[in-house]
Parts: sequence; structure tokens; C-alpha cells
Amino acid sequence: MLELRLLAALDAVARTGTFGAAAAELGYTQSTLSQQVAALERQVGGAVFDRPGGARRPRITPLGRLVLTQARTLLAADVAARDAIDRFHAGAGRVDVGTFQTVTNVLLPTVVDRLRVEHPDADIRLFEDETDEPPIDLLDLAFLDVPGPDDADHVEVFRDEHVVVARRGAFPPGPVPLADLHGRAMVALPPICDQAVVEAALARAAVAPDIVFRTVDNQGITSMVRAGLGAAVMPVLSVWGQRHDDALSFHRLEPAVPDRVVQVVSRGTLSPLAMRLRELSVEAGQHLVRDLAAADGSGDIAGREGAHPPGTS
Amino acid sequence: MLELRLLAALDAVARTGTFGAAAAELGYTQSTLSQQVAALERQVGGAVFDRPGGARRPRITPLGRLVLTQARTLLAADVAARDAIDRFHAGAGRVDVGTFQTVTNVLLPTVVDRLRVEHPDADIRLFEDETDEPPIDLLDLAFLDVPGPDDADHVEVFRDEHVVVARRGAFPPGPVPLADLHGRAMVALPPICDQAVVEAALARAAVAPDIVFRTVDNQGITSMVRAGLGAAVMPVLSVWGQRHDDALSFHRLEPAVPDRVVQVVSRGTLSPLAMRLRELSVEAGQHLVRDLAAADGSGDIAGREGAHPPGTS
DNA sequence: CCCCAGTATCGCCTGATGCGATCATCATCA
DNA sequence: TGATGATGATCGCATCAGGCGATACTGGGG
Repeated sequence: MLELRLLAALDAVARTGTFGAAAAELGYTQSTLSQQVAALERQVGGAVFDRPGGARRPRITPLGRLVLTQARTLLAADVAARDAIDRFHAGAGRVDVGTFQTVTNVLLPTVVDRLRVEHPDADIRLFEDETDEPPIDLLDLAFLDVPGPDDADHVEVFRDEHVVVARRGAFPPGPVPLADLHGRAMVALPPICDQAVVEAALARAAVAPDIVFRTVDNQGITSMVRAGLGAAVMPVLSVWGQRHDDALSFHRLEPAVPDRVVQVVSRGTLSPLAMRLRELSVEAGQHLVRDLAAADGSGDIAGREGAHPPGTS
Repeated sequence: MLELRLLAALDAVARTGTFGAAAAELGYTQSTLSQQVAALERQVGGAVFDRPGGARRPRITPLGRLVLTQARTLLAADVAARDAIDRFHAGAGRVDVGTFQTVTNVLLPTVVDRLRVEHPDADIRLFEDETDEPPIDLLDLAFLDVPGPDDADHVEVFRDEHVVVARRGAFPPGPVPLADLHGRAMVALPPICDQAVVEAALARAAVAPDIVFRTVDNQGITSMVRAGLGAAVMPVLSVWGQRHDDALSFHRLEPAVPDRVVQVVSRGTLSPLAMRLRELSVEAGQHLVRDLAAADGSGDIAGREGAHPPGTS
């Protein structure tokens, strides 16, 4: 295996013309350069320089020319490699992020924007995967609303209260008793991830709604509710865009079902870029919760007044 | 500066999955591999593998992935380089050869043919330079009919007798006394290289021909002789192609002028390919001389009978 | 609770590596 | 022709990097 140290010596001698000058350039003594070139010559099986003797300068041999071209390729690759590593530490590079609708809509726009300001050359890729087994091994970070693998690292980003979304008039103003959902026509997300958690909570309370339609699309849910197909239990941030829709009403549940917990999950060491993205996500999550709390009491969500805002538990 | 040794360790661990297997593959012990990876991590400023502990295998980090791609580039360049060096020793590569008319016509066809049989991928380039200062520094080998620089290596390829070429009937059969050329109309090559040597020899003998035409082209000389413009003194191999031309007669000179000495000149260490080309040239030169001697006595050259053939002195 | 499959660490030894000093060679110039 | 200077080679020495073997450490699984 060739040694870059020796190839650098060859290159320096070829460029400077003498062993002594090359040594000075590389910070060695002439004697060391002499030995390095000799070692290289042993390795490549022939002289790379003719030493005419006396005060005459060494002249490169055909073999030396060949080795020199190869050496320069290798040395260039070396500096390119170290450069890439430096840029990595400076935060450049690529980060693959798994996400889902709510996060994509309410959290990531801010996060991605800030990260791109800090690292304009960053390569941020989002994957909105519809399966319930997120391949976090192929990603740097994954946003999840259910716990990831045990051996993965979890960082909570925000908590998201579940509310009843109904056609205005379907429920009286104020909180909805959980038992009122029993037997009621409802629309829902597919029973995976957070939705599975919600349905399990309902089942534990012996509440069995009549789910008449399922879709993966948050907007599809509210559209169906608006059309009178049924009510829905949704994380509040999933329907935040419709909070001023007069055709809909929002109600707290009593007793509440557990909040949706949105976390960033990762496995192993993170790149600086991924680390920063996670930090920004947590910050943005806190802002989100604060904004939500500020909007609280405006009457958008019936029965919400005086309640603790989500995310402060 | 990165070390290929450590990059190979990284690559091996990444491929085999464990330090131990990588060590076995590379012929080290596990402890050594552990130290090598640790050294690499110190150099790149971060972990390249997460070691989960216990029986679980190490997992590459984002930094590790980056370094690995760079490492594979470098390692590939390393094998490519060593491969090129091996092929060089096996005789592949390029050889630049300086030549001139006679050598191109009577010697190199054989030599190049044989060399290409031995090394089909050899890149043989011929340069027929018209200046009298051959840039042997830019060539691997140069054929010359005059001595090259003092510090260059000279190997004689063949000697070439000077003969008088005349229109048939211009001279009586048999050798031409040198003095007969005095004042005679003659055609000649430009007074450089061997021609300068010939003219110096004539001048030393106080013979001053009347040179009525000069051209660099050997065929141009014989054409002019045939047309009756005058006689010529030429190395026999330069006019060998016209030896059966009935319009011409060939005569030895008495006393002879010195033979033209064709040599291969080089400076410094030769590549295996250049070395072989020089060897083949010497062999081909000997064959040439032998063929010439065999053709001797056929009467093609008047006055040549019984003379020593050129090249045997 | 022990064992297994992994890695890390310690102490030791050898050889590689760099240095300083000195030598040898040859061109140049007085 | 002899001194000088520029150049690379070589020698001996000190240091330390790199490899090894043994052993400790870790966590999962029987």
C-alpha cells in the first residue's frame, strides 16, 4: 500500500527541483527527504529520480513521472477528503428526515427555513412515509407520534391535545363527555400510529364509536365532518388550519384521551446538521405550544377555557 | 494527512460488520483494528462507528459514512496507482522516440512491429524532427547520426558507408578517387548532422565540390542525380531503395570518408519499454549490417568487392 | 448466573522514522 | 589547479508509533 507521506515527498521534490527545498517545504530535513524518496523507490521497484551527482539537480525518471501522476491524483483525493470532512463538521452535508402531515405543515416550514439560513448548502430531504414502521435506520431523524424502537433516542417536540371536531350544532357548546361518542357516527384516520392510541383509550373507556369512514388525509377528515358524515377525534394541530371554519365546532373531551406526543427519533450519533435540525425542531415545538396557549381562551375550542395548554404537563 | 492504512481499516469494518472480522481480513489482531479505528476517529474529529456495547455490532455514524465514501475513493486510487506501476514494469506505457528518414525507413518498421507484438498496448510515438538540436529531454530515445550531449548515453545501432551516387556513365566503373569530386557539380543534403561531417572530411582533403542543389529529402537527391544535375555522396542506407535503379551507379570512395554512425541517444534511466526498444534497435541494426554484407559482392556498388562491410570495424 | 460475542485497554517489544553530523561528488570560479 | 559551494547519501542515535497478547469491560440471551 502506497504511503501519502512518500508521495508528497516525491511531489515536493519534483516541484521544487531539489531534495533540500522539498524538505524545507514539508518541514523535514534533507536527510529525511532522501530516505523518504529512497523508501518510495524501494516500494515502486525502481528509481524515481536520477541523481547525476555533484551540484546537479535530480531529474525525474519515466517511472518517476508515472508515479508522480498517480501521486498527484491521490494527494488531490486526500485534500478533497479532508475538505469534505471539515465541511461536515461545519454543518454541511445531507440530512434525511422522516415526517408526517402535521409536522410537515406546522413545524417543518419554520425549521427548514432557519436551517437553510444557517447552512445554505445543506441538503435537507424529507420523507413522508405512509407505513407505520419508519425505517429510522435509513434516516438521520424521524418525527413520530408513537414511540420508536427501544434502543433509539427520543426527544419530545410537542404534545397535541385531542379534540372533537363536529359539524356546528351537532354538540352543544362546551366539552363533550367521552361517553357521548358511544355509538356515534365518526370519521377517522387509519388505525395506526396515534389513531391506534386514541381508539385504544376509547375502548378502555368502553366507548365504541361507529366509524363510517377512514382516510389518511387530515383535510379529508374535516371535509367529511363538514359534510355531516360524522364527528371526529383529532389532534388539535392536525385541524388547526380549520379552526376558523364556521361550519365546524371544536370541543374538548371529558375525560380527555392522552395527548398525541410528537417526538424526534434517531439512532446513534447524529451529524451536526441533524443535531441542529433537532434543536430547531424542539425550539419550534415550544413556540408552537406557546402560540397555542396564547390562542387559548379565544373560544375557538369550546370548553377549553381555563384548561392547561397542551405541552405543559 | 489521512493514512490509507486507517482508511482500509474503516472500510474493512464497514464491510465485515465487526472489528474482529476486519482484523482477520487485513491480517491484524482485533486489538490493532480497534486502535486503528480509534486513531482514525481522532484524526477526523469524531466517531465513525457507534459501539452499542455487548454483543451488538458497531454501526456506522453519519461522519463514518462520509469518511467511508472518501476512503473508498482513495483506496481505489491506490490500487489503480499500484496497478499502473505494475503495468509499467511489465512494459506497458508510452515511449517517445526521435528519429530521421533513414532510421524511419530501414530500421523502425521492424523494431516497432516486434515491440508491438511483445507489448500490444504500448503507446509508441515517433518524432521526425528537422532541427539539428534534438530535444532528447522531451523524448525517451533519439536516433542521431551525430553525437548527442556529452552527458547522454550513446548506443551505436549501425554504421553506414558513404558512397558516390551518380548518373550511370558519369564515372567509370569502380571506385571513385576522392579528388575526382573536386569542382564537380553535386547535389546534397543540408549541411547539418552527418552531411556536415562529410563536407568537413572533403574539406580536410582539399576537395571542394560544386554543390548546385540541396534538399532534406533523400529521394529528392536521387531524383536530381538521375536528372543529371550532379552526383552525390550519400550514406548507402539512405539510397538503398534505389540500388536497382539502372539509371544510377554507385561507387565507393577512395579514400573513404568516415562512415555515418547511427546511435540511440538517451538521458538517464529508461523505462522498460524504451530499454526494449533500444535492444530491438541494436538487434535490427546488426541484421541490417549482415544483410548489407550478404548483398555485398553482387556488384551493386562498384568497387565494393572484397571490402569490409560497414559496421564490422 | 454464566456464557457468548463483541470492543477497549494495558504493557511490552520491535521497527520505522526523523534528526544531526559527516561524507562524496561534481560544477564553478578564482 | 585548487578552493568553494551546492547537492544527495549514509551513519548512528533517540524516539515513538504500531502491532501483539492478555485481559478487562459490556450487554444480551440461555
